[in-house]
Amino acid sequence: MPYGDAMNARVRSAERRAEIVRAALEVIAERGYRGASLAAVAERVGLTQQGLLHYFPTKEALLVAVLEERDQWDAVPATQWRVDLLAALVEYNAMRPGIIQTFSALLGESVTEGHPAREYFTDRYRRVRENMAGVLRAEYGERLPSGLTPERAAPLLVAVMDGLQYQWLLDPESVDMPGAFRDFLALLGERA
Amino acid sequence: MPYGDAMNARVRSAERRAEIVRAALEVIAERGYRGASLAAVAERVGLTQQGLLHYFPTKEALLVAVLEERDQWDAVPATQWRVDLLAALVEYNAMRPGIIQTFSALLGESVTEGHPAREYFTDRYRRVRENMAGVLRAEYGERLPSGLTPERAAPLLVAVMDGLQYQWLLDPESVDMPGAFRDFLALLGERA
DNA sequence: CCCGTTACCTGTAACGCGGTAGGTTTCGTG
DNA sequence: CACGAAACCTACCGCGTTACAGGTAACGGG
Repeated sequence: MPYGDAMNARVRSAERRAEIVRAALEVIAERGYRGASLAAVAERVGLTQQGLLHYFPTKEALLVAVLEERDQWDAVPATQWRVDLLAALVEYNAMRPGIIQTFSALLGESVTEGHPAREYFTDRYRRVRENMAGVLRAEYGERLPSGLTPERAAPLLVAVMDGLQYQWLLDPESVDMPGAFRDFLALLGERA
Repeated sequence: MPYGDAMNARVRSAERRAEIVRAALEVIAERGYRGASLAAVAERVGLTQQGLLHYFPTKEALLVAVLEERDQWDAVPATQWRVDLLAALVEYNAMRPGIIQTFSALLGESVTEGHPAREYFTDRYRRVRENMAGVLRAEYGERLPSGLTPERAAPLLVAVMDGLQYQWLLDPESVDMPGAFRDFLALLGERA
C-alpha cells in the first residue's frame, strides 16, 4: 500500500473526489461546461468515463460539486471583507487564470436556457451584491461620489470585476486588471 | 446585362441568408454556440439541416455571418458617439434581451480554448476600448476624477457595460441596468 | 477467513452532432 | 424551349456523448 494504513477508505474516497473536481475545473476552463466531456475529466485523473460516474452519478452532479467548491472557497464572512482585500483578491486572481476562466465560462453559459448553473449564479450575485454594499458602507459610509448609496454602487463594483475579467482573459497584454480595478476603487473613494 | 430578375434571385438569396442569421442569433441566445445545433436553426426557418448547409457550408461559417451582422450593426463612426448616446444604447438594449443574451453567451464561450469567436472578441474589445477612450476625452477632457486618463477609464466603462448585462440577464428584477449605467457615468462626470 | 462494500472495469444502448453524396425540383436566361 | 444553376431534399456515415448494466478484483471489519 503506497499510502499506508493511516489513510482509511473514506479519506481516500474524499480525496479522489476532490481530485476529480479539480480536473473538472480545468476541463471546464478549457471547453466550458457543455463542451467538457466526462471522458476528458476522467482521463485527467486516470479513470475511464464510467469509473468517474462511480463518484458522480451524472454530469450535473459533478458540476454541482464544482460550484460547491467555489462557494466554500470564497465563504469569507461578509463582515471581514474590506475594500483593500478586494483589490488583493483581484491581484491574486490575476496570477491564477484558470479559476477565473472556469467561472467566466460558466457565467457566460449560465445565461442560456435551462442551464444547470443558472440558479446558482442568480443567487450568488444577489448575495454578493448585498455583501459588497456592506463592504462599501463600512469603508466609505453612507454617501459616495455623485450621491450614490452603497446599494447603488454595489452592482457597479461587481460588474467591474466581472467585466474586467473577460477583457483580461481575452487579452492579458492589453488589460491591467488589478490596476484598472484599483482605479475604480479610487473613483468610489473620492471625497464628494 | 443581367438586370431585373437576375437581381431578384440574388436578393431572395440574400434575404434567406439574413433570415437564417436571425434564427441563429435566437438559437445561440438560447443554447450558446456549442449548444446550438444546425438542425435547430434550420427548423426555425423551415429548412432541413442539410438545406441550411447549402447557404452556410459549415457551422463556423454561420457563426462568422452572425458576428459580421453585429459588426455592421454597431458600426457607428467613433467620432459620432457621445456619452448620452451610450446611455440611450444601454436603455435600448434593455428592451431587447435577445441580442444581449446572444453576445453575452458568445463572450463567455469565447474565452475557452480554440473557440472560433475568440479572435473576434479580442479584436473587438481592443477597438471598443479605443473608441470609448475617444468618447470620454471628447466629453470630459483629459482629466477625469481621481486623475484618471480617458485611456485608463475606458476599460472600466466597457467592463461596467458587460458586467451589468450578466447581472441583468440573470436577474432583471433586481438589477436596473440602465440606471446603474447612468450612475457610473455620473461617477465619471464628477468635477475633480 | 469470510463477506459485504468500495472501486473500478468492459460492453453497450440510444441518441445527437456536423458533414458528405447525390438526387430532384424550380427558375431565370439565352 | 432548352439548359444550367440555384435551392432544396433524402439517405447516410462516423463520431462523440451521457448513462445504464453487470462483472471483477481488492480491501477491511467481524
